[in-house]
Amino acid sequence: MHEGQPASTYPATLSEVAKLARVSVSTASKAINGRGDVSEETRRRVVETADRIGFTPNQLARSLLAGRTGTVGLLTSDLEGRFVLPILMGAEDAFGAGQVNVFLCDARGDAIREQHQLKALLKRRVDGIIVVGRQTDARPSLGHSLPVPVVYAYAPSEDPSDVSLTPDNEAGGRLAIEHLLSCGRSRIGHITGDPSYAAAHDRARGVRQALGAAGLELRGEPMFSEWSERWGRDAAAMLLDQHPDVDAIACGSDQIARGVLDTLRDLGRRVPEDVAVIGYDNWEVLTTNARPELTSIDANLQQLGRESALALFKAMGPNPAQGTDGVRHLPVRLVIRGSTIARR
Amino acid sequence: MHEGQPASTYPATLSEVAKLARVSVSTASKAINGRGDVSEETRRRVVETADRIGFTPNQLARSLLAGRTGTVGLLTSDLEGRFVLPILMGAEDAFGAGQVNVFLCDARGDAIREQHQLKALLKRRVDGIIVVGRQTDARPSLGHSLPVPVVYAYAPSEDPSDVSLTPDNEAGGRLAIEHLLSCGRSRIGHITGDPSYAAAHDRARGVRQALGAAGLELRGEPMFSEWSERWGRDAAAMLLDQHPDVDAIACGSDQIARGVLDTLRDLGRRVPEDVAVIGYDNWEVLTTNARPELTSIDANLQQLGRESALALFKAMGPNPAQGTDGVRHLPVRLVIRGSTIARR
DNA sequence: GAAACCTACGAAACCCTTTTCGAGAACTCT
DNA sequence: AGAGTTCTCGAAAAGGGTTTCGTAGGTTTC
Repeated sequence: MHEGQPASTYPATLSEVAKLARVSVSTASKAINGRGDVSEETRRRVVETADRIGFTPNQLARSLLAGRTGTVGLLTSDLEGRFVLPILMGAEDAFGAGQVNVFLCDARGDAIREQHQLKALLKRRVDGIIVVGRQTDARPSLGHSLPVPVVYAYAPSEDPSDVSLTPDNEAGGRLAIEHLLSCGRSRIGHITGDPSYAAAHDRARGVRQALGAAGLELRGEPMFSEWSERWGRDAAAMLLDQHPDVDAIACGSDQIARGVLDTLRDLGRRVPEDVAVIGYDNWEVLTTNARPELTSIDANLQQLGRESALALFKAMGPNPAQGTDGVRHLPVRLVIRGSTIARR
Repeated sequence: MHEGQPASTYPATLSEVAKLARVSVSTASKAINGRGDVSEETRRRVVETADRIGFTPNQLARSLLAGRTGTVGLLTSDLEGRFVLPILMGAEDAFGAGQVNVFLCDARGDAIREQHQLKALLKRRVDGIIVVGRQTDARPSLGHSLPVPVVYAYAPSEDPSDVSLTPDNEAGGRLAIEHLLSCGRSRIGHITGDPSYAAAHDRARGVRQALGAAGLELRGEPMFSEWSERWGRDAAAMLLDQHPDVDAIACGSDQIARGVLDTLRDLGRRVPEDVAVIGYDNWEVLTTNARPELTSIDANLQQLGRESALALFKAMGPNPAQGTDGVRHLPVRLVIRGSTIARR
């Protein structure tokens, strides 16, 4: 039973190729990499031999010599969170096209574990690190004594001299309100999530700004509690009880918005005719399945991942970090669906 | 401006440590790794020096020599899919404790890209590969000519001589029905998703088996269409129209179940008193926010990830693959909530 | 005081590839 | 025919660490 390729034994080395092709190792190397002076005939012979025995250059040896590995570490504090995934995709995307591979490390939100993972990444000589947090609250810096550049995505670093990229939640809040205003609404309430999240306050601030700019005021105070449908249902009931005249509700998350929609339906209010509803996050499984489909704010997380990768690339390059430090707030995007504008 | 640690330049090498500690490289190596004969005094001096200049052993050099890198490739065909994530976590978990790091590669469901990523992983001399698919349908094998062991997770390989791990959807279908039966239900309908998915048919088969074993029949045929709330709503309306006496509905996904719940509520049927509803996947954001909370089948994906990692470990070890080939169907789990049993 | 033995350390080989530089061969030119 | 070019190729070093083996020095034993 002999298959075409040898199994369970690692690919041949360059010296084996060289021996079989009856040339020196150096010539074999040059032939395969298309460098140096090698006659066409020799090159052909070497490449043929390499193909025949399934030669795969050992990237370790190459990296050792080059001083760069072409790998980056993706250090996330919480894989479970649904925000890291699109970021991860974007980063993988931006790198993947080239020669860079990604080490994925999940620290489970544990600082000790994170230090452990960091050490492991440095031992493996990654060329750079992206740190992805689960919330937009600022997180401790990894410090500046690291031998590789670091970019913080989603959760910015507390240290302003680090490079951080995070979605612009304030602009998101404004965008939501501006959309509701442009739909002719003016009696607007705001139901949002856990007050321990910076995102909740940032978005609420944006909401207030946009209302203020239009000379309007929020109906009641922003309602904080938790990021759940249940809270959305309960809060909507309270809001409508205290302010029966609201014609729009801006929500801090799509889950909350789903709960709000439920309550409105139970109370016989039509959406969007009587009350317009807008969510946040554009979590497709929630927005496109809602009745009616839910208008929402999309944080462009995949784009954020790509930008993070690009920023890291830049920092890894020859002339790194020329004033690109600090927190960059990336623009968010409005996705309009049936919960704010009636279908024709 | 001189910080404690040198920045932007890679950690010192062993020879620098050796020079500063006035010993040879070999002695330094032995001192740091606790091997060989080194006097206590010398060891202390070397370790101290290493700490002082922030020496970090170069894993590349080590791997090159050892012939093993302590890395594995995680080749997923679709990062977006929500099933790969827990699997990935489980695998990361099982490896992370040790010295193994994970290369994450997303092939975007593209076979060409997959081959590309595979080549890259082999160049990097990973010790093994886990292939994670997005559906439970069988996928083409990567072949047996690879120099490293491969384990297929979620989507099994078409080749029965590969090692595959996938959730037992048939058992899941049975489990759902057995639970409904034990709740005293007997007039059961089945609404499920896209008929091009093996998962839909496997679960439907399990449903039929369990009903048959109890001497019962399904109310109507299993209803296939798509994995969405919308379909759940529409299908429930149809089912109740044709079989007004159903006292339980087994759903092919939590999304479908959410839609079913909506329709039941609209039609004034009480859940679970009049009709019990069970979902599938145990997607927490959907199940715990439903009214009432949704009973569901959990595929234990994180466990599946861990098992995959373990299987790979075994295959990477000294005596690999002794009859562990083939598709292993991992057990699923029932999670009971208010949609099948009334809260006290 | 010589033989036997330990201990602590260092020299060198090895892992695999790339790159530099030098050497021989073939060829051209005068 | 000798000098100068141009090609083609190989020897050797480098990259950073581990491991084997040899050796110098000191200690014990008879």
